[in-house]
Amino acid sequence: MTLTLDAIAKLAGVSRSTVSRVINNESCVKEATRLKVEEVISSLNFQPNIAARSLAAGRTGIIGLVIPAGVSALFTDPYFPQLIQGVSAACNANDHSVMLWVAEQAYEVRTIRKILYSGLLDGVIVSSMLIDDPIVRSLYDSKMPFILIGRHPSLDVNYLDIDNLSGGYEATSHLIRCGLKRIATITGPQNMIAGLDRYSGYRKALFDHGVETNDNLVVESNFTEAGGYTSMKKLLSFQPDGVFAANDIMAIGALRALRELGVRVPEDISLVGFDDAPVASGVSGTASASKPSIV
Amino acid sequence: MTLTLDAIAKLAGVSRSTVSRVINNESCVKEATRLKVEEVISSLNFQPNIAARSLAAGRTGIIGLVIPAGVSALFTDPYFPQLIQGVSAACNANDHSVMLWVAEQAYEVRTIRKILYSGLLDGVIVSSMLIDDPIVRSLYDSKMPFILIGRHPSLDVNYLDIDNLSGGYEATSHLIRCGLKRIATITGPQNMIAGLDRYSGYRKALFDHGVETNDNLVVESNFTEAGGYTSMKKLLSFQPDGVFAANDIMAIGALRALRELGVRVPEDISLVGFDDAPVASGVSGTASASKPSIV
DNA sequence: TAAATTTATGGGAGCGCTCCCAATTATAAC
DNA sequence: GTTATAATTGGGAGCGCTCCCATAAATTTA
Repeated sequence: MTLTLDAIAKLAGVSRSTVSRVINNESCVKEATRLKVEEVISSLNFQPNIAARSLAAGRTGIIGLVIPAGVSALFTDPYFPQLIQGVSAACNANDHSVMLWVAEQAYEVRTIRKILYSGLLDGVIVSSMLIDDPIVRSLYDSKMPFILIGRHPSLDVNYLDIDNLSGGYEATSHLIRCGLKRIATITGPQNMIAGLDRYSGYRKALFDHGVETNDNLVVESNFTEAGGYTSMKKLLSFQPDGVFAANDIMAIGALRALRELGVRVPEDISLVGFDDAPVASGVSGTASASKPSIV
Repeated sequence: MTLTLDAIAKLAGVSRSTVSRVINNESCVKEATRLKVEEVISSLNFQPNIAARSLAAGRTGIIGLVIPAGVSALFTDPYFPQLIQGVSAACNANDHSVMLWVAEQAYEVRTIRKILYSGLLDGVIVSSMLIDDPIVRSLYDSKMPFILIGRHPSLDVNYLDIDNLSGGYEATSHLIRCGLKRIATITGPQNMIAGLDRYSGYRKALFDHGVETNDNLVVESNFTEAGGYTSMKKLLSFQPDGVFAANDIMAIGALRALRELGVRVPEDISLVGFDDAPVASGVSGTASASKPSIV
């Protein structure tokens, strides 16, 4: 037999309404009554039924966190665990819960519908940074409150992002100021806004400093260590003297490639990363900051 | 105005009960009726309210996934993203949802109570591998169905685990068969069952092969890359000729330390890891398998 | 054709809570 | 002491669904 408000009420000698008031910390409850009720509640380990509360109140206290399954970096980039941990901590601190939606790349209609219309969620945080992600459009069309992590290229929605463009610009400018001439870049996926923006920053920096662009010095990769490694090897035949890797993980991969081939860093090639991955600080020869990390 | 079963029923010219039957895929619905109802449902994008369903039916279709926040490897070990992804995929495939609980190290009573008694969850998966984790005891005392990832040292509960002891045993035996004499180990935290068991396997292997143990050759670490790096440096002064690292991430850290100091692997020191981290396969000089990975 | 059986369908009850309004009690003002 | 006011408390209604039982329709059997 499960406990209910009525059961607690009877035991405390008050009404269901009063117990509800105590639980929801409403005013207008005499101190003595409150204490009596609280005592019964804690002695029985009572916890109000969330479904019933949701049904009656129209909100659940649950925040959805949508993460795309398709991104290969999911397993290697510490970004995701950090994101999850951060969201969780904030929700816990505010007496909310996190519902995780690791969504298949092509969200099925059913999934999106469930997220939006089942009444399960009070709001949604979307960390998909894919351009034209279908869920963004769906959220936009619904009345569900939501926020994007990473700006949206076209829709006017709430988002939270770092300045990827400036970051890419600064990182590249730094290499230019170092007097380097053949500055390459290992970009992120160009269907992700972060990949796009950091690359734009790179190009803008070259342009502003009057450095000619060279398509051979641009390799699109996928934000993974392995991607950085492979891309670096590709780049080497075009003899860059500096490389801007669009995230730290790829910078680490690139560094591995360079070491393997006996290329000295930073003597032969300078390497700049991006992000503030915990891993980076452990890799000797790599500095890391929330700004571009420079070797 | 939100859609309800009754609204759908009216539009389809049937009763609420019939709509419910269609949604829950029950038999005893005439094919024509079913089609009519399904058409209305999909044309309106109707999704039944989960709270109401939970309240009426007594189950929610939500599985809780409890992960400890305190483990330092959370951000670096790809184990967690993989776990999350796997659980999510299985839940999605079975029309369930995942609720994530990144629990503070000392779970507050409130959190545990909420997990257990709010009626929000149908069952719980606990990936805390800390020995004597309080939540295990609480789950054990409740009627909530749950399963542990990683065996429990004392309680008789359902769990899922790999054979850490045999793994450690095999890894170490391999090194012994290679003719090595001074076999060190970098263990996982000894308050985690995996750390404990792999270390036990190491010791059993030494014992069975008549190799003397040497406390100087044992360093307790924390399953992180940085931990492996530091531990390897500590070990070097005691001149091991083989090292069993209790996971691949630490093996990678150890490898980095060795390279930095110019120690050749495997000529000077042999290195064996454990796990099947995606990262491992990318690191040259490291083989990886679900069994111990050997260099 | 009638009765017995199976298949479909409808509607009441109730899950445990919040919200609202009414009733009661305590306190202040006259 | 009495009325006005504020502080408490109680209970009804209802959130949207599932479950159960009763009824209606279709099918089978005698």
